[in-house]
Amino acid sequence: MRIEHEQNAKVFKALCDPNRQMVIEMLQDGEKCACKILDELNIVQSTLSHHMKILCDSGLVDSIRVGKETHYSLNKQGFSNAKKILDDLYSKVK
Amino acid sequence: MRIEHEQNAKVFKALCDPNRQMVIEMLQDGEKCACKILDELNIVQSTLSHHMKILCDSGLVDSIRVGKETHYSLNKQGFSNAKKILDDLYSKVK
DNA sequence: ATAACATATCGATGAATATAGATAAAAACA
DNA sequence: TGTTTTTATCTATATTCATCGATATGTTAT
Repeated sequence: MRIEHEQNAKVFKALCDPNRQMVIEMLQDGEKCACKILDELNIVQSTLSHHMKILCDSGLVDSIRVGKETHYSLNKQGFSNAKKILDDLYSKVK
Repeated sequence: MRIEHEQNAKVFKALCDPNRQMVIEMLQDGEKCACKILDELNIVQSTLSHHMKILCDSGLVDSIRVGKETHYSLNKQGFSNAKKILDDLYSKVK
């Protein structure tokens, strides 16, 4: 797998799980801690942690430690990057 | 899984396989038949057929029968739709 | 120090997916 | 009609991924 394909895949894989899509929607309201997100999903804490790692690794989500909590927020550049990937995939079409 | 999540997932799942990414890149040059695409990938014919089905179901790719060949091409609206999904996921951010 | 709370990591398991081989179906042609 | 070519479908299998329970790590408060 070419490196760019691997990178692109990271972003799109992050986007294709329904729980992760819901997390992104929740974060539209602004920064949220894991426990708040967990409240609204039917998954256990370790599963959420797994999903948040995938979202952060994709560049779509940022995390910061605030005391004993981890706060998550959407990363604007991550989404711009995702759109750029899509543009690049289509733009050259003849 | 909400219906829109399922639909979004279809598009993103289509995009996160390296072979499918390569197919999309090949189709930037214009319509191609399956056998031409197959030439450039290290997979067997049945596997390609599987991938092409996923790409068509996602709306990103169109297919038409031309004699005994199936010709594939990128669908502009499919890509616009994908970008719209990304926009909607980010646009409401405060 | 230790207890309580929040999150991350680890190991196991079931479900989804990519892959291949075999076969079927559809079209062109001898 | 039968043969060849191209693509799709079917079945089986190996890998990837989501999920959970258990445990570890890190932070705050007592």
